[in-house]
Amino acid sequence: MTCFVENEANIFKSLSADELHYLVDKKQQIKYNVRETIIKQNTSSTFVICMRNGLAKVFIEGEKGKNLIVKLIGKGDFISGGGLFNGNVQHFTISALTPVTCCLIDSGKLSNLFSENNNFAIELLRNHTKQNNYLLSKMVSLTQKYMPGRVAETLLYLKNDIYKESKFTVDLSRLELAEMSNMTKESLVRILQQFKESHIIKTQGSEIEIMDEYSLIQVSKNG
Amino acid sequence: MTCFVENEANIFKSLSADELHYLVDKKQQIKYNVRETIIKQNTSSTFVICMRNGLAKVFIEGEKGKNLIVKLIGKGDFISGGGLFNGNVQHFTISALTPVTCCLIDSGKLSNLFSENNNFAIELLRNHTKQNNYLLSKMVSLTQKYMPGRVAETLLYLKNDIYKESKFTVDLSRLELAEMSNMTKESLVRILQQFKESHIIKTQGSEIEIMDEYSLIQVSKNG
DNA sequence: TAAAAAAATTGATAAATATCAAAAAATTAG
DNA sequence: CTAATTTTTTGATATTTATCAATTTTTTTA
Repeated sequence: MTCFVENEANIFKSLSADELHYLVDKKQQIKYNVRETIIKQNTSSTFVICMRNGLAKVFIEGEKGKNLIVKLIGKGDFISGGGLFNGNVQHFTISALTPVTCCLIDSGKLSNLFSENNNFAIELLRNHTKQNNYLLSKMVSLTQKYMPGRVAETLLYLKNDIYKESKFTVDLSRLELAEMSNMTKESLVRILQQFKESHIIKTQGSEIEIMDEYSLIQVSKNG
Repeated sequence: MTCFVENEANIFKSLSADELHYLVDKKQQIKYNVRETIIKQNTSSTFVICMRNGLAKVFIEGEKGKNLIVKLIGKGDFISGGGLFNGNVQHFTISALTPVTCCLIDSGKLSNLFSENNNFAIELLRNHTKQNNYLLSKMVSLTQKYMPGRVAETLLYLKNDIYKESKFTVDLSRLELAEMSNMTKESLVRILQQFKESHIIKTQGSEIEIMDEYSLIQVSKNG
């Protein structure tokens, strides 16, 4: 089942081949172009998403057109839009940063598997618990850290969780990086500039290289 | 089973009397005094909590001694400390604002019920989904609203979700109200003062009365 | 109940961050 | 490939919010 990556974090690892088949109808593997919306906040839908390929941003559309990017999702990530077993209304928007292929899984099918496969329910709960903990720590850093600390965190997140290289080409604009770090694009640019002057990073357009990760970690712990 | 309130939000509503009995050993109903810690962040424990009586604060202990109160929990509320099916490490601290009685339920027992009771797993997931959505909206208001909007939100939360009266005696200090609203205690006091001058609220010590709820809602929507 | 400690309030000032405007650079469209 | 549009960057300034210090009020303790 090509949609499902083999890794420990994958919630589908507890399912048998038959059960996976039941979940995913091949025809529901959908492609999205860059900037297309995959899930739209405040609309109703009954599917959950498993990313097969590409990168997407998960964000909340706040008031006054201000977005808050909560996290990025890529290959193998599973996400429900906040409506799972809870009225089907999506609580955030997901849109493609690169071309995306993903599976849309009907959420009703999930619960049908619970009785035959106890572990699957546990995996789903674990997934939600992790998401919860992630949101808590994100909330703390967005509210208790100064701007340089938040930008450092964003850069480390991109390096460690998304691109897994010290040098990477971001698929996000400066505005989007700002929306991840809870500040204006102007402030983000100025802080990147500071980091460059301190030789912590190098940038050239959308290419970012982390030169001095140790310092970046220190800054992210809030200097 | 006295611990479980009859209300729609209760995750235990799907359990039979026998199943409830299995979950809760009467001897595990514990009492806590004001200011006592019920769950401590970063420690390991395998129980989840169902509140029987009293009021407690759920908060994250950030860096530099700065706390962020995420929410309050009272009668009938169920909460796991962020370690559920996820390593048992607690991701936040819960402490009593008033004398508290609660049940400590061993988390291992939860999963044992999944196979016999499909709906119970769904209820747990719904609970987590809701918590998730709550955190998302809290995150947005903490980051995108000015201080008066955040204080207005805190006051409305206390009125609508906790005390259910327009006039109430808060069990939180001014510092704790500030920790709920992500600001310093001085700022909180000043904003309460502004609200008093605009005749939106009246206060006398820890007694707060909401006089003009409409205005408060307007402010919370960010003026 | 008086003294001590803690919490709440007020004022003055400093620091962090946003806004607005303009210029430079990069992308996109024709 | 060039003009038009969008994005990024820089600078000057305004706003929001925190900090520090002092005072008043409330609560706790002996």
